[in-house]
Formats: sequence, structure tokens, C-alpha cells
Amino acid sequence: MNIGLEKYRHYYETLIESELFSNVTHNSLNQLLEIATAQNWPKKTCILDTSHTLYTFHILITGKIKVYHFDSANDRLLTLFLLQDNDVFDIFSLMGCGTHKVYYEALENTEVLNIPVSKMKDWMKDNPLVHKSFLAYTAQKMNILERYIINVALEDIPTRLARLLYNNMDKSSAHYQSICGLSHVELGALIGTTRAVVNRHIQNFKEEGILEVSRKQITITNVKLLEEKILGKNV
Amino acid sequence: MNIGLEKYRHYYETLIESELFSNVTHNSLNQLLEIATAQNWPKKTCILDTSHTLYTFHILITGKIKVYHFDSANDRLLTLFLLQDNDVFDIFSLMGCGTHKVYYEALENTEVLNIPVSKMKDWMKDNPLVHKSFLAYTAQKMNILERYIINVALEDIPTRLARLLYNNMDKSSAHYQSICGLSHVELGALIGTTRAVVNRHIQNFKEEGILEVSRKQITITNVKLLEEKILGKNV
DNA sequence: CCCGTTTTGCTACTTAGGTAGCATTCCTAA
DNA sequence: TTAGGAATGCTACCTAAGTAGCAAAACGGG
Repeated sequence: MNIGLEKYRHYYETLIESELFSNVTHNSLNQLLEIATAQNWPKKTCILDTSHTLYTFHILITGKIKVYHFDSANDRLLTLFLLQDNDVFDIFSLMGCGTHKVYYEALENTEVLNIPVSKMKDWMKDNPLVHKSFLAYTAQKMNILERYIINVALEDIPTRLARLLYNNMDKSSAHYQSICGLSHVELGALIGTTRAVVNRHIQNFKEEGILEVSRKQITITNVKLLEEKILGKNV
Repeated sequence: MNIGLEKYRHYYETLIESELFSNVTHNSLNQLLEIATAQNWPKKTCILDTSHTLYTFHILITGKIKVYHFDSANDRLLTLFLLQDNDVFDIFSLMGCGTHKVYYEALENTEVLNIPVSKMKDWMKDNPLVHKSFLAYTAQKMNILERYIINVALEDIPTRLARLLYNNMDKSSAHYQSICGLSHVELGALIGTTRAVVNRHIQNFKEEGILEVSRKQITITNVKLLEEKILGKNV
């Protein structure tokens, strides 16, 4: 990797903390960084070429990336994952599962490491232990998907919306701000509906005193009521 | 394993053909069979105790098992997977992901191998290469889930139903029978709806000349029309 | 062979959610 | 500073899908 020592150290520190590379030797990690190139994806960068991730494996260092599917029949997006620090993509290309039709978009300024898939495969062959942590990682993602599908198939939109807000609530701050910076279109894509419907229910929540809104900003004012939305009215 | 030589050989032959154990030595495979106990699950056997799979890992030899979630709020089932030969469950318990709330039901007479999770973990430690094939296996399952969620979130029920029938169509036989032996309730659970709605659309398909029905038996009479249902009316 | 259970078919009703369209507010880049 | 584009709020409408309930048909164990 052709970069300054500081940057290099930054990447190294990030990877060493990742569970994916926890049982990799100092030496191997350096070898990984050797075959990687760093890249900056400014906010709104889109990867619409589905074959791109077929040949390049990515490690997300900082930032946020949306993985989504586009359905041309009814012109709608569905966000499958929000990737953050230490996420990697795409596992499928390492397995030779063939293309899967997903697109990527940077929701924030994002730093990624690029690694040619063939070289990544070689590196993994030299470091067979990583398969175990990659397996754990994949299982975790699969668990998220499983809950996702249960929500979409069996729960109504108020419940799904409430859960989305609840899970992304910043409990540390006193303000309980949730999913800052996402428009109603993005919220809709995250729960499998349209912006109009999201807006409708946000207005309802507002009337019920659950939250307050300003532009691209939702503040939960009554957490207890929000929890009730999720648990169902009978609880 | 305390069984006759023939049975043992049967299990051995089954496992050796599985992609999951393709790069395992003869010796290791025998060790695996040593710690396993065979069990027969008659049709309709249910595993409703979610902690069961937390302590016992299973390899499906022959038969068919439904993995499903139950939603008490609206009294509905959602089938997440149909497991067949050489499937294993549950990967999550090997990863220590904690319980995930799914139930199991044998849809046919089913032969499984039972292996205590702790012993399975030990065995995997001795055979680190299997992590790679388990990773590939999990990725494959995840891919199925991804398509599942896209279908449920973005497509209407006629399309989902058509796809289900199409994917399970027995193209080898001249009769194009689909998902034999499943009731409308089961079909509903497979696409995230209720039996009444499934029946409604099956009647529509029948009127359109796509299929014919008899009890627990659907025969596709016009594959081309069925394909059009999936691709959308504009194609 | 018969009785109870399961499966299926169908009617009628209700409603959540999708759609179209427009006006207002807010932001930002030229 | 301003023009154009996002983002939001809201109305009205429509339809797919969920629900309840019932009856006929088919099955299967005793």
C-alpha cells in the first residue's frame, strides 16, 4: 500500500480491533494491508455496477454504506444492510456464489480498503483461521436478515417503523435522536415501504406524543410509548 | 455410534457426498460419526423447544424439515427454510449467537444425526478446514434469505406464489407437479400470507389456465403463463 | 365402514397500505 | 442572492390483502 505511515497505522489499528481479524498474526495483517489499496468514497458515491464487487473485496474502515436492491417493476428500493466500521463486502464474491443484484451507496464520507478478490482468496488460503471468524460474521448478518424478514412478513408498518427508530436511538445523548440524516425515502427503504406511508405514521407518532421531528432528524420524546408500539397493544 | 454396519455405511456415504464435508479426511469423518447418534423423526415431529438446538447440532440425512417462526400477535407462521438432505442445523448454536426463536417440524419421515454442540465444536477445532465449507454453506443460505426478503417486501402475492410454484416444479416428470404434499396453510407460510389468500390466487391461476389442482397437489398446465406471472406483465 | 378431522372453496366485509398529486419549506450550489 | 432541487406534509382515492365464517369434499384411523 502506497501511503503515509500514519494512515497505514490507522488502518492497522482498525483491523486489529475487528473480530474478523482477531486471530490473525501481526505479519499476516501486514500482508493483507500490502495487497490493499485505500480509497475514499464521498457521501452519495454509488456502486451500481454489480460486477464491481465480484472482482474487488472491500473492508469498511470508517463511514456508512447502504446495501440495497432496486426493483424496477414498482420503482422501489429496499435496503438490506447498513454497513459500518469493520464490515466487509461482499462475502458472496469470495465464495464464488456469482453476482447477487445489490447496489451500494455511501451515506457518509467513507474510507474503504480495496482488495482484488483473487488476492483476498489467496491470503485467506494462507490464513485458514480467518474462515472461522468470517463464518461467525456471516452467521451474524444472516441472523439480522432472518429478523428482518420476520418483521416485514408478519408485522405492520407502525411496528416496523417503531422498531427501526428504537434500534437506532442514541440512548447515550439525552435527546434520544434516532437515525439522524436519513430522509423518509431512506426510512421507507429500510422497512420495505414508501416515503408517503412512512410520513403518515410519523405524523401519527407525533400526535401520540412519541416523537418530535425536524428536517432529517427525529427525536424520541416518549420512549415508553415507543416500546409499547413494538411489543404490541396487549402488553 | 451404536448401529449396524449397513446403517453406518449409509450415513458415511451421505456425508462424504456433502459439500460440507468434502475436504475432511476419512478418519475425521469416522470420528464425527463416532460422536453422533442417529435418530428418526416421523412426519409431523415438532421441535418446539428453542433451547434444544442450542445443545444439539443436527445433520439431516434424508427427509424434509420446515424451519419456521411463530408470531403470536396475529397467530401466523412463517417458514424460513425447507431443509433437505445434507442440510445442517443450527449453525447459530455453533457460533454462540444465542437462541434464535425458530421451531422445526418434519414434513416427511426424516433421518437425522444428533451431535452435542460442544463435541461438534471440538471436532471442528480438530478439522479447521470445515470452517471454509461451512462458510460457503452459510453464505448460500444467506443468499436464499436475501431473495426471500426482496420478494416479500417488494412483490405482490400472485408473483410470490407463482415463483414458489415455479421453483418447486418437478421439471423432470411430464406432469410438472409442484410442491407435492403441502397444504394451502403451508404454502401461505412459505410466502408470508394466509391460507385464504393463497386459495384465492390459486383459484385465479386455475381460471387463467395456469394450473390444475387436486388435494395437496398442484399440476402446472401452462408453464409459459406461469413464467409471465413472475416476470411481470410488461415482459 | 364410519366418524371426526383436515383440506379446500367461496362469500362478504374491513382496512392498511400503495398511489397520485400538490403546496410548502428548506437547503445548497451557481 | 437566487433558482432549482430536495424533503416534508397533507388530501383524496383505490385496491390488495387480511379476516370471519360456513359448507362441501376428502382423507384416515379405529
